[in-house]
Amino acid sequence: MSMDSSRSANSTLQNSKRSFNSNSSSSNSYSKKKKSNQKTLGMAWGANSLSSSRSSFRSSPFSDFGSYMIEKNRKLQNQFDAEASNSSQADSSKKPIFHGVSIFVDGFTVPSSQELRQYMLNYGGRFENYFSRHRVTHIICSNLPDSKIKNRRSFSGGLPVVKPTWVLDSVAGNRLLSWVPYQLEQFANNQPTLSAFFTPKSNPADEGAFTNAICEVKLETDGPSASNSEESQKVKVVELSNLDEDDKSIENNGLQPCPEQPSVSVSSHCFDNHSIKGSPRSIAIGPLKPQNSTLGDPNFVENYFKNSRLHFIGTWKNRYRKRFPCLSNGGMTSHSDVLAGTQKTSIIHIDMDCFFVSVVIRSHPELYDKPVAVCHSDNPKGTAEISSANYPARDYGIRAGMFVRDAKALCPQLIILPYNFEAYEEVADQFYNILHKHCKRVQAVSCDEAFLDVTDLEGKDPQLLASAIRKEICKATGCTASAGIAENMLMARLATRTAKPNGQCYIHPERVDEYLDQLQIKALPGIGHVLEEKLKNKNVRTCGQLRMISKDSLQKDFGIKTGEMLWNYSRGVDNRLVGMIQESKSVGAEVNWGVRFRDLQDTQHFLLDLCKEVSLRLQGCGVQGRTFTLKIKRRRKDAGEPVKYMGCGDCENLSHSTTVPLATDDVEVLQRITKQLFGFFHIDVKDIRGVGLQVSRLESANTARQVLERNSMKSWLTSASASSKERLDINSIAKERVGKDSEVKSMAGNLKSFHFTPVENSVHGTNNTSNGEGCSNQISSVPLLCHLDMGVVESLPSELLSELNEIYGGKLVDLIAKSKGQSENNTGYLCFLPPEPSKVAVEQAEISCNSNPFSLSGTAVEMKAK
DNA sequence: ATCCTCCCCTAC
DNA sequence: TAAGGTAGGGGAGGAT
Ligand SMILES: Nc1ccn([C@H]2C[C@H](O)[C@@H](COP(=O)(O)OP(=O)(O)OP(=O)(O)O)O2)c(=O)n1
Ligand SMILES: [Mg+2]
Ligand SMILES: [Mg+2]
Repeated sequence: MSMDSSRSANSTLQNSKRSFNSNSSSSNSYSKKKKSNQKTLGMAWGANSLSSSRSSFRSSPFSDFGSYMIEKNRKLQNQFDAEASNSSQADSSKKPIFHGVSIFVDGFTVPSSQELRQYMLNYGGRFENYFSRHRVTHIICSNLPDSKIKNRRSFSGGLPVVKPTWVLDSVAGNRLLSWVPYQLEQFANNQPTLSAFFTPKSNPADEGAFTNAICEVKLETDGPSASNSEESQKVKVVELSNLDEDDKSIENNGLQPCPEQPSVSVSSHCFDNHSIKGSPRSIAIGPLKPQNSTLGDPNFVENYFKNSRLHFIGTWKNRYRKRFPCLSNGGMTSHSDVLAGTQKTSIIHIDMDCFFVSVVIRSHPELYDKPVAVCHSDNPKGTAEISSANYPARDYGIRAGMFVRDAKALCPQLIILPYNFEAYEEVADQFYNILHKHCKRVQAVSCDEAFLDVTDLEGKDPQLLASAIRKEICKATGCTASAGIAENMLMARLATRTAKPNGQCYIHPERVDEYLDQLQIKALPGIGHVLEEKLKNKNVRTCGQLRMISKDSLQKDFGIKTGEMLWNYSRGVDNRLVGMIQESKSVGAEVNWGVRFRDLQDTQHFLLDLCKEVSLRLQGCGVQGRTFTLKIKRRRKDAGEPVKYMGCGDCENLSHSTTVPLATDDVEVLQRITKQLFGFFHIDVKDIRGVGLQVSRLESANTARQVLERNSMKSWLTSASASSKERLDINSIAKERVGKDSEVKSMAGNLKSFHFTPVENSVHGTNNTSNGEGCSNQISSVPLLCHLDMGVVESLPSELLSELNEIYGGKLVDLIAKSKGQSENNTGYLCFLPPEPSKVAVEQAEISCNSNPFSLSGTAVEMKAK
């Protein structure tokens, strides 16, 4: 079991997909203010779900352990409650300095391996892609100086945690984190809980001391599904046996009671469990259709994007491109002239302070010193995510990406305000107008953040300039910005972190080493939690330590580029140039929230909406694409309902792509390609938790049209006078596809974008459509069967062949058989059909017949009669 | 060597 | 309730 667990956890560790990092503890210490009414000194996570594992160990001979555990837990619970009330009395007379940081753990396999344990130690943020399924996690307490901790204990489900590991971790600035990893035991009502105590060393009256500080946090796990309970018992057994052996020693030390905050653990419990309460043994999901999902809302995609903050910031750059088209490409790509000279470069990085919050509270000065966050929901039990928190709120440990219920737990008086995307857009415009006014070389990073290359502005002191710009921004927008000034983009960016909030910071080139030496590697842009962890395993935590590793070694471990980046950044070296904005390389849309399908029809409807969306975006950008990638998030086998309401939970990420010969932005073509890509997944639609469509190999729409006209179907495929070069093209394209499963279908799917012209030999007549642009006229024709070049036909990939065969009513197969002189050759290509031949074949036939009966045949058409 | 696909990682 | 998107960089490993 433990082997299995750790292996799977390790692999998920590698598979991490998404991370919402809070701006982890920047080095600035904005506020040393005490929070007068922060009562909670401790944290306890309560998780509600049973879990399952992939282990083949299914039957449980230990079924009576359940009641045993429950009894034991109750007893301990009561003890704990008694003492908890005492300590809370003591607390109320103190000025607590502890600010908790909430951690979300979606559950993960029981971590018996050292590696996994290590991995857990230092993570804040969301883990669900790392640790699936089970319920081991840790507690993090910030601003809890280890020097003041006399004693630490942790409890799981009212029992002492098995072999807890306590780690002291210092973070940039003067902040200390105490990490409390633990193994969590589930207990009564499927509500595993975890608590940790910190007993102070110093005199409680001391400034900064804490009394019986208790971290109270909630453990998040993917919810239970009744079908999991069998396996979960196995987990119980394993942990229980461990517990037994640890129990005595800990009990000898004397137990402390473990206070539960019912509101906390109950909340997550209600959320995840309600659906299975009625029928604990049945497959979970009830008939209820959540209103806000693909099931409840036929207009889901549109509504979803309208409300998604990540969609807003993710699409902002394209809007910026449109608004300032002259700045977005070409012209100002670099300033190698300056580099060539001896002049020292001078870069300013500027970033709005807690942007989303600043914008919505600018007309409410009374809120400036109150903790405020922007979030869709104010529900203190909810799983809505904090988008941005102002600096007073950050003192409580509140961070972007955190669930609102955890933010509220950290700071009950936290004020939640709704989004105002229009206002963000406006302020961003003002922001960039001001930047462009002061500097020609502006590289937009995001709606609230940009680099300026002010090297050329020799007359001006960069620091004064930054100050002037910040002032102007503040005056124009009512929001503050911070700036970093340095010799390169890297250092300027780091300087901004130091400067925040509402400040600026210049890092002199000579002080770079000094600045970096103690800096945590996580602070370097490009080092996220995965790289951080890998480096930590090598005992590297600061840039100074990172510098001790040779470039060769780094490149060997992390790859050529990444290794070089690490080597350079740890030395403050950054050769990027401001203003190098290339034309976009890909356009896509994805939805990983609220995605639930009952049947294929739901799915197809959603895919169509997605295609429409992507098509519009392509047209909006004036590009067309040739490579299409469909991404699917599939619920892991043993993952229950996600912790996050309507979330995707713990998923495998799958993708298939295909490349077509001619770029397109046509929604019908997209739809067809998408349908075919979808067929590759062979997935139960009920397991789909997320879908995305991405288009790459982009060409300007204008260019694409020219190509289209030049390579009309006629000249390409059927004209007797077609040049050998053109014919070579199509041949090589066809050949390219041979044997490449994932590309095969694209040929069929893309052909609508070809320019068809009537051919004298056309069999089925013509299909002439015009979209009014003159360039996309489509006149299709299918050549007579006897005109096909069998050599080319046979070289076609199987799927294409089968689709083509549909168009010819199945006669193509016969023809091939004849041409090969083989009687039994049908099987030869039938075996290439996708694993679900019936479905796929039907669908493809539909496509061919309904949308453009001749689109496919066009390819084959050019295969002239031999 | 260079490309391609299928991912993973990162940042906002 | 709640809206976990988007795009670029890059690595592993296979095909050519
Ligand atoms: N996980 C995240 C990160 C950011 N944002 C949004 C809200 C932020 O206001 C905006 C800008 O991101 P920043 O990283 O610049 O964060 P802030 O501006 O909020 O704070 P800071 O003062 O640290 O820049 O992007 C978000 O919605 N979710
Ligand atoms: Mg900002
Ligand atoms: Mg920013």
